[in-house]
Amino acid sequence: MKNGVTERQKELLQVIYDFMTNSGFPPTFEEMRENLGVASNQSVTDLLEKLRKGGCVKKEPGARSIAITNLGYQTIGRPPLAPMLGTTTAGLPAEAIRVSGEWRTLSNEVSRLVEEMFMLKIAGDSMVNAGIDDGDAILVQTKKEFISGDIVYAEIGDEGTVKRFISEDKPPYVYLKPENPKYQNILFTDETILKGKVVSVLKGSQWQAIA
Amino acid sequence: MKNGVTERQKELLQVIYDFMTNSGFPPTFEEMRENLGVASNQSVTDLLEKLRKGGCVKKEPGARSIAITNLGYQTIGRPPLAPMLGTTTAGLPAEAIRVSGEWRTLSNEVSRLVEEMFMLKIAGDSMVNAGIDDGDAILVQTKKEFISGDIVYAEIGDEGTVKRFISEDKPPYVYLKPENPKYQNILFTDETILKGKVVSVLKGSQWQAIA
DNA sequence: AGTGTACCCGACTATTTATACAGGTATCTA
DNA sequence: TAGATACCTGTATAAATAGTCGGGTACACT
Repeated sequence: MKNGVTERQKELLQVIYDFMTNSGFPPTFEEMRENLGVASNQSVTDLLEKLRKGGCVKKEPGARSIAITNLGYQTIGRPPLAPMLGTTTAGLPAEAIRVSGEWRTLSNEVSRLVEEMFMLKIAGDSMVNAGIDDGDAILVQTKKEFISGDIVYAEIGDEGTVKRFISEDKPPYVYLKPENPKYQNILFTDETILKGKVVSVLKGSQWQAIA
Repeated sequence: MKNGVTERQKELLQVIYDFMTNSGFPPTFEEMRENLGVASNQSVTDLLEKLRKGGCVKKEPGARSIAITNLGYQTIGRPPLAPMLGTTTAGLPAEAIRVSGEWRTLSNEVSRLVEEMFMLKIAGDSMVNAGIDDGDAILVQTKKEFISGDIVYAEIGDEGTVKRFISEDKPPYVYLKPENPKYQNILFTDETILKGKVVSVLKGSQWQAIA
């Protein structure tokens, strides 16, 4: 294995993850040594250095100063976190989305940002029948392929919107469908770009932005 | 202030939270001392002991061995985490929900459990038009009051289900409405208990249970 | 006036913890 | 077969860090 993370390194990563899950803080070398089942903490030093070089953990000098990076979480298949980009509309596509400085967190690990995901605040009611209400936030995973039925975030020209993506073999074939009957379907044009799939909906009252 | 957490203690709690957010691991006494703006680490020791007695932090001997408890997160207004209770059905109310040992995490902080929330896996398709599909998980906040339109988790006798709660001034007045037209509304009976409101939907592929 | 409490200072010590040193074995590859 | 690499052992030492001692101030309450 030339460029990847070895099994043993993954095991250490998992040990660190498990310890943090149970304790809320990172393990010492001694604790890692024990949970990994080796006799010398030099073994841990070696493996940890590999993980550090591989970008899976960050390490600062001092006791218990390990943090798992985004890549590290991916390596052991843990969910990532997303930055809050701005506010979109679930009604008629009217407002453009632009990046804002605001962040949302599902936890205290802002560092677990991945480029492939972002979060948006919802304004409007066109997706209210899809469980997405005004004031909610959505987590969007950028994708290149979509299947009919996906709830997507799309940009039409300069405007962003959230709709259900429908592709079927009868007219109108391919379109964006609001889940609120008071809005109409939106047919695809040259300007319609599907940016990503909505993978999570956070109801407004339950989540707070970090100042 | 007899029984509560003082402002100064909250400030320390916030310092710890901020540090963990930025670093991924807890601060040392020295780092807390500095960020709190005091000259002696004894000041930190005192405040931290108060927080510990107040149940806002857990502390183990050794370096950087502090973890913020659920109560602590609440104290500074951060979102909580929920335990995974079991699997429910979004179809006909057919399967009972019972506690299982499985946990879900939005992060690595299982300790941030709050009694007032729990998480369920969805089985069935009766809420598919509400953006909740088979295999998703939902975050439920237990409540005593509901307003029409809330997506709720209800128990009917021994069975659990997820539906939209509707209360209106025309027949059938109060009922549970599946968002999938192939299922019928469920009228309230003596056995219908609304357990809580669905505050978040996690699409199945994005989140993993901890083994 | 006395007592308790929250918060603070400064210096010292004990302990935890990381890190360095000096190797060994097995596996793969040139 | 020599060299590189991943992983490991065991011991020692340096550094980081927590914890302790002995106070002080201000404020509220009785």
